[in-house]
Amino acid sequence: MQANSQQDESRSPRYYRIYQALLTDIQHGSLKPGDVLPSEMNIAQSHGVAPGTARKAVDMLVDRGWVERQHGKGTFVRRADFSHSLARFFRLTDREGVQLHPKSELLGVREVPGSAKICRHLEVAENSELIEIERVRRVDEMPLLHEVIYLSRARFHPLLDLPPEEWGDLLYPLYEQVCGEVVFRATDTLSAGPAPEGPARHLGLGAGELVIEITRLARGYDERPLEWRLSRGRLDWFHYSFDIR
Amino acid sequence: MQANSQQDESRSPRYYRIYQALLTDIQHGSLKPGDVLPSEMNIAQSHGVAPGTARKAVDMLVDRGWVERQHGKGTFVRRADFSHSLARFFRLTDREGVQLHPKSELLGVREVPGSAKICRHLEVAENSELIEIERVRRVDEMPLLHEVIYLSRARFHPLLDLPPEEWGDLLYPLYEQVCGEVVFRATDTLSAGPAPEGPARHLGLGAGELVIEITRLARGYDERPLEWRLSRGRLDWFHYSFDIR
DNA sequence: CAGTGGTCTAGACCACACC
DNA sequence: GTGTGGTCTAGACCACTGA
Repeated sequence: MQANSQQDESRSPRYYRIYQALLTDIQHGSLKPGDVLPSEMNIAQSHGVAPGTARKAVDMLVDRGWVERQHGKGTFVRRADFSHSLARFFRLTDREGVQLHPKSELLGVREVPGSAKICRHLEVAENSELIEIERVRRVDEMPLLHEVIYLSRARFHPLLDLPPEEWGDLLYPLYEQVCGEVVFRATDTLSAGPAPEGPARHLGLGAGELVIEITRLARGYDERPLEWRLSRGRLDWFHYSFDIR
Repeated sequence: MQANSQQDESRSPRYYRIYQALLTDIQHGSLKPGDVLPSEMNIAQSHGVAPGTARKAVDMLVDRGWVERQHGKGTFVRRADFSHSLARFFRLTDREGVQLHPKSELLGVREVPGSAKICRHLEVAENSELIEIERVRRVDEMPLLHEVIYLSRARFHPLLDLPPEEWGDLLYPLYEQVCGEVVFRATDTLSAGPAPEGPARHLGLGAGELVIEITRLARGYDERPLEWRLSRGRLDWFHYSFDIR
């Protein structure tokens, strides 16, 4: 057996091209969250490579968080789970260290013309119709965060017809069930600044008091922006820790 | 050839045991930062496994940031580089987007008895003699951070004899050159709170004004705590962004 | 040139899930 | 049982580094 020329056509390794092909399938939606990938033997045969090469391509997808292996069952496209994302920033455990889950109170759902800044973030035309969602998230009735969320009306208009009592505590499952839009990843940006009057009141603060600001741009599997949000929280609850190097 | 029983003795795979053996060498100092690892063929032979298995062990070290491969030369134990770590938190670029490097002004180096909290973080006996370093870090003369740093006197006493003009802008290279202590990784924790009078003055603020607080616990290759520091910075310079999922 | 890591092959057997 | 992923072998050739 000879390892026949790894560099036929393109300059990249075979496993990398297979990785890209699978990733494209995921990003274009032919492989949806929850779907099973072809088996590694299958991938190897259909690409005409040895099993080890196909495996390495799948390894890359696993390392980068696109798929999950399940021994004996198969490899599946991951569904993102942001339900604990707030715990990154706030002390959300009770005295026994048990994880607490914030409740959401919906303050309003409005159709608004998009500002230049938000439209740019969402990569839609300026003044596009957007949906603005305002809510407060509480733990044990203590207000933790005030959030303003913007979505493209074109993609998310079914939310406008949803009665308030059907909005749960988490938006992303709603996006998926009601609008068929799936959030895969997000970029959070932390900053701090004075709170405008409305948000301050909901947080039990005076206007202009300093709050932590978390802006988030959430994206789908195809990397297109789906949601932009600005969350404001009390500094005295805030806390974030992570490793470097 | 048969794949003869992967599970002789312990239950873990061979590549994992090789990974652990190499990691132990790094953490115990028989492999120091900058040292070259044995070649993959070498590792394979000395552990009596196929090259691919040895390679997988090295892959794990690479993935976890312990070593770096250099094609054609070898695999080397990494030396951590924290010189850009502040850029994670503060806008440290000029108008052209060029990276700026903060200057450090040494305010004081003192021998102090360790408080209970700090001794616990450093994992030394309560009331152990510590070294306290106070400094201000500036960009373009603008004060960015006020820092208080604690080190074990037993390990770092050579710093006490170092004249102020020989302290550069970065402490970690100093630790290595003067004390032989190498920082490999650190945990940063973000919070916010009112600034005491001293730090506030150095930041150009009034006492009690809110500042961002970054506490850091830095560790060596053997995971033992080397340094604990509390940095306070102006909220209006603060900014942090990262991806989730 | 020899030595290193980078890619790849074509198999093997094991452990787990499901029928 | 079959089919999946998990580990492992014993080689091959390629690309890069440095003497």
